[in-house]
Amino acid sequence: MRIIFLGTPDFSVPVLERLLDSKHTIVAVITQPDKKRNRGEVTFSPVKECALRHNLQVLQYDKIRLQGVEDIKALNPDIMVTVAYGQIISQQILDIPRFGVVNVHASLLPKYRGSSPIQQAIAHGEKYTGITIMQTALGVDCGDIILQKQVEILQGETAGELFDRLSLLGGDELLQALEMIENGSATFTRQDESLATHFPMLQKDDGRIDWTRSAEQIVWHIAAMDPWPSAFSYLDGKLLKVWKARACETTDLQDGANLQKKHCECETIDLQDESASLRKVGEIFVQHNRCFVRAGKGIVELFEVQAEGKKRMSVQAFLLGNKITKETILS
RNA sequence: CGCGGAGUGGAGCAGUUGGCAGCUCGUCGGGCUCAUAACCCGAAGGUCGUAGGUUCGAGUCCUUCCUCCGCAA
Repeated sequence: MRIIFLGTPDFSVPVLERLLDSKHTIVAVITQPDKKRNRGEVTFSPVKECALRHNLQVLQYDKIRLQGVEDIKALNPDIMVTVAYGQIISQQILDIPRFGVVNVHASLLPKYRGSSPIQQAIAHGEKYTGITIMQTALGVDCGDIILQKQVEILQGETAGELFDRLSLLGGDELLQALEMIENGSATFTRQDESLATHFPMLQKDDGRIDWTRSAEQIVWHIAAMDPWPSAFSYLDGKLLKVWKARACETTDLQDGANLQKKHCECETIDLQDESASLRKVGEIFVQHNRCFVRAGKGIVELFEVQAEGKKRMSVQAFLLGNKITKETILS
C-alpha cells in the first residue's frame, strides 16, 4: 500500500523503520516543523532525521489541516499512519485515503488517552499497558479499535525503557493491522467512553516530586519521569534530580537501626531521635552510607541522583562531596 | 553566537590576596575482631581538560579551543 507516515518523536521512529522494512511503500513523511536552537545542534525531529537517512520526502506544516490538504491529495495514499504526530487532523484529510487513517497509541485504550500514555501508566503503578492500533478520528485517541496488545510493565522499568519496547511492538502490531485492513478482515470496536482517561503532554514542572505522596507513588513517579522531564526536587535551593530510588517500609529502616545499634551500642539514644517516623515529610537523612527521604507514607531510599550542573551519580558518590547536615528538607 | 555551572590521583569534592597539590571514599599491604558497611597502622596513585600569554613563580590571573552538565526551547 502507498502510505503517508505522520510522526514526530523518537517513539515514532522504530514504527517508521518497521514499515520501511515491509512490503509497503512510504510515499511521504509528515512531521512537526523544525524546532528552534538547542544547546547542541539538533533541530530536526527524530522522524525527520530518520526520513532523511532513507531519502524519503518530508513535509512539515505549522497547521496540517490548513496547509496539507492539497499535498496529501496529490500523493494519492491508500492509507495514512499516525504515530505521535502532534497535531489534530481534520476530517477533510481523514477522508482522503481509501483505507482511512490509523493510529498507533502506546496504551490500552480507552485508558491513558493523550500525549503521555507511557509515562502515565508507570506513574499510576499499572502492572500492564500496551499498544492499541485504531482508526484516527477527529478527537484525541477516540477512534475505533482495530487491535490491542498487552505487555507487562517490568519492576522498576523507566518510561524510556518502556518506550523502546512499545515502539518496537507498535511496528509489529501496525503491520498486522494493515494486513487486516488490506484483506478486509479488520474489525472496528468502539471505545467505552465511560472508562476513558486523558492526560496531556508532560511539562517540565510535572517532574517535581511531591514528597507528601506515598513512597511507592514517588518511586513510580521517578521511573515515569525518566528520561524526561525527570523527577526532581530542591536541596538547599538547588535542583536535585532523582533517577533511581526504592520505596522501603519503615521496618527496613528499623533493621538498619538495629544493625547500627548492634555495632555501636553507645549511640542507642541518638537512634531514637533519628527514627524515621519522627522526621518531617521531605526530610533527607543518611544512615549507614545510605540516603533516605521521608515520604507522606513510608521512606524513599535514593540510589542515583544528579545535582545541578553535574552528571548523574550514585548516592554514595554524591554524599562524598555533599555532606547532609541534619534537618534538611527537600521541597 | 539564548542564559548559566563544571573539568584537580579510580570516584566525589576543597584549594584563600598567585608561593611545597589536599580532603573524604575506594584500591593495595598490615593489624584488631566470633564477625562487620566499624576501628588502628602503612603504601601506591595527579603534566590540575587543551594550547598559548602575564609573572621570579600559575590549579589560581588573561586569551584560544575541546568536553560534560543544568536552565530555556
